[in-house]
Amino acid sequence: MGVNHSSNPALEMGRPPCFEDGLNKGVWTAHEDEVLGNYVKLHGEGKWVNVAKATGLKRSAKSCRLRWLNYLKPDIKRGNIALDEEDLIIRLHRLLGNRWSLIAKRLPGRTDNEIKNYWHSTLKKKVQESSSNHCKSKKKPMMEPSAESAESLKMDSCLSPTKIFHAVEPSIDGGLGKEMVAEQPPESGDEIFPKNFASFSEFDSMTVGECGINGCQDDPLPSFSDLG
DNA sequence: AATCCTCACAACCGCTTTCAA
DNA sequence: CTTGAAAGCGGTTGTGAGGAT
Repeated sequence: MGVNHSSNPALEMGRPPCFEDGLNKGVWTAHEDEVLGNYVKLHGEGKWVNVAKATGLKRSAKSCRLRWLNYLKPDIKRGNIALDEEDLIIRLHRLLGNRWSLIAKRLPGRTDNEIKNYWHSTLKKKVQESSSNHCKSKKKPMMEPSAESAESLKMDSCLSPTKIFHAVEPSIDGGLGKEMVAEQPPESGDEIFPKNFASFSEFDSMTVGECGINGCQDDPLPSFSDLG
């Protein structure tokens, strides 16, 4: 399904431009992109309300932020998700569920929106197919990866997304992860596992081992300690 | 050739979290 | 400590492209 991103994808896909409540909605034009890009390069990210006002763009702050983060930012790479990236997304999704922003942080140049779209359009089916083939003989029915993760990670008040991120941080490499581990080491003293667990390894075995995070015990994810 | 269906993707919406006053 | 604004996040929608019938 090739979408030509080299011309102006905004004009070829997405919602039609419309003007409502004094604000433009829908696809961004090349001119709007240019104005926004120039402003952010000059003044930096953040203060999106100011961006919208100062540039004269009839766009909401949210819309400006989204456009910059997902498309205009210089280090964004679009399309052609490699196999190793795909594999990493699948593994991270098993661990984290639908926490796209956390997953995206492990894939340099990829945005949460892109990963989310890719998951829903492509990977979800792949994972479902492979897991149904793989687990046909298992007694335990497969769950949706996100539901499974939430279930096995005991997503309650004691385990915030941030904490999960820190727990995963040192262990995922998958080829891409090694450089990222060095890039953002967990802060010392930061709480990296829930208080209920006495140690990192206990949390590790609880989430990855005993609970069977991926539902297929014969195809387990590597544990934190294995990957470390 | 026309119509329908599915896919891929951009962007919006609403909720939650963070942070400054 | 409270509150309101801004930022961040995930879910969902709407659209065009292309394949199938």
